[in-house]
Amino acid sequence: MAVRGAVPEVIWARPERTGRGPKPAYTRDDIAAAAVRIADARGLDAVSMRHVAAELGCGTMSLYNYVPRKEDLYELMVDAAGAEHELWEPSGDWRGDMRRVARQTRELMHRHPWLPRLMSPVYGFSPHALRYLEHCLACLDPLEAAYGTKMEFIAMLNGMVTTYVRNELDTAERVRALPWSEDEENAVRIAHLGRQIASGAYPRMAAAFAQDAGPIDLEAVFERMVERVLDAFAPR
Amino acid sequence: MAVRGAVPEVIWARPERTGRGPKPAYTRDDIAAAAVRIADARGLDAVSMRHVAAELGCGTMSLYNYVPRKEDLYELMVDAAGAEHELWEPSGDWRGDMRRVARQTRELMHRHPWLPRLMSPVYGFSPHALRYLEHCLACLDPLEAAYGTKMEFIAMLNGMVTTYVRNELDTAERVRALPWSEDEENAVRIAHLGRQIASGAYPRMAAAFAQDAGPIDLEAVFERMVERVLDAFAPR
DNA sequence: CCTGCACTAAGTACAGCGTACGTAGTAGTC
DNA sequence: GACTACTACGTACGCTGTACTTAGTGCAGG
Repeated sequence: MAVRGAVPEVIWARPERTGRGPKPAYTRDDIAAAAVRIADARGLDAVSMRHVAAELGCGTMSLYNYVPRKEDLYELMVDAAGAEHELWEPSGDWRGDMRRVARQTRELMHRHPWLPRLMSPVYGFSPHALRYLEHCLACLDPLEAAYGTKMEFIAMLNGMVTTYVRNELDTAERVRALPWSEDEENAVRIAHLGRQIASGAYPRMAAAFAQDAGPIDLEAVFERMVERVLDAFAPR
Repeated sequence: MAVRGAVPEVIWARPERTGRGPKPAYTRDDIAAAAVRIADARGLDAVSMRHVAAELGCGTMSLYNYVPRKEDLYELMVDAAGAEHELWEPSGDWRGDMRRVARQTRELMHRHPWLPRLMSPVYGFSPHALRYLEHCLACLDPLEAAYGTKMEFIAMLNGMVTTYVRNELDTAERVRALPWSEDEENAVRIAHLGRQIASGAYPRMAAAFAQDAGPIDLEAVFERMVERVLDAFAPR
């Protein structure tokens, strides 16, 4: 009998092909693409082993020959999305390059709204994640700082972008599991907030909302946030 | 027959007691505390309606009289954790106060390792979240800036702390679902990373790891990150 | 060449989940 | 005291991840 189930190993260290037996019907990329397709179309919660298998056109349990655990499927998805990162020759202007990195990451996450929810440091070992990290370091070559500082820079910028976009998209992703619509959800929450503010218990928040009435320009806020992170690591 | 299931309303707007019928056996706090106890002891994934009901000593479906949806249970948990935030009289030194806020939030998340995973802007309307936000604004009174800027400051600091602690604790929370131990997981991932670095495909990362050999001082990194955020919002 | 074995593929089954629904019992109101 | 809104709880359904079994395929060694 073959070794079954999960053994402690990273999916990337698992050889895709072992040489013996019939040729696998699908590649790892096929599986990742199918999962990404489902997540894009029907939300992350629709990504189940059964649905991915159905999308591929194979039996549910056959998937386990390629992906030992559901968790590994997520890891494949994150890496597949990471493949969409466009890498360029660093321009010599590290601020401009990093700004471009941040914007691109945000766009990527808008294209795949499930991505922020899956973002985790433990997926930072995937092939495309490593390529991406190396590219960021290359963009930071003109910056005079220790590698440790640069790593912290990249981590902070990435973290800020992820957190920001997550906040942008959170309700949109969550709302798929709600028994009512996103508009209803927002209306209900805003009405509740309004009642709380009006209670007078939170004077500064009341002032804040009075001062900044009207819709928020998410683009402008994002750009300001990125600039602040860049400032935080620029030599004084 | 009573109105059943979920209607579009925030849990906080739902009255805890309506007057008619038998007295409810549990308060909302009881339920939140039970869920938090389970999450602390056995991880977030152990927080199921069945387990929480069992912890309370009631039938599973009775829970739905108090908590219309699982999601609302999470919201109660986040608010219950937020109740542990200690609020103080602002000192007049906004940097000192915000540093203290950041450290306290981190400690809170270390006490409840499931908290970062549940952190979401949509939970920012809970009573203790509002209190916390008002307190942060009070701490920022000495800072000369528009309320909009202060809100962005608070969001960025909170986001940074959440992301950081999430990265600290992520594997620890995830590992409960893994079929092997955290040590094995780490060993496997580090071995893989080492192999990739050694391949020569990532020269800057190799240099970075060569330069910063040895364990990372998580406390020091955290303090540096906080300081950078404070710097980013300090007047020049 | 053939035999054997390592692998893939697929089906069945199980424990656990969130929760819709029906029923029984309780306590405040008229 | 009757009505009625409410609480409490059991059953049941469709979904999940995945352990295990069986059948079939194709490369490797003799």
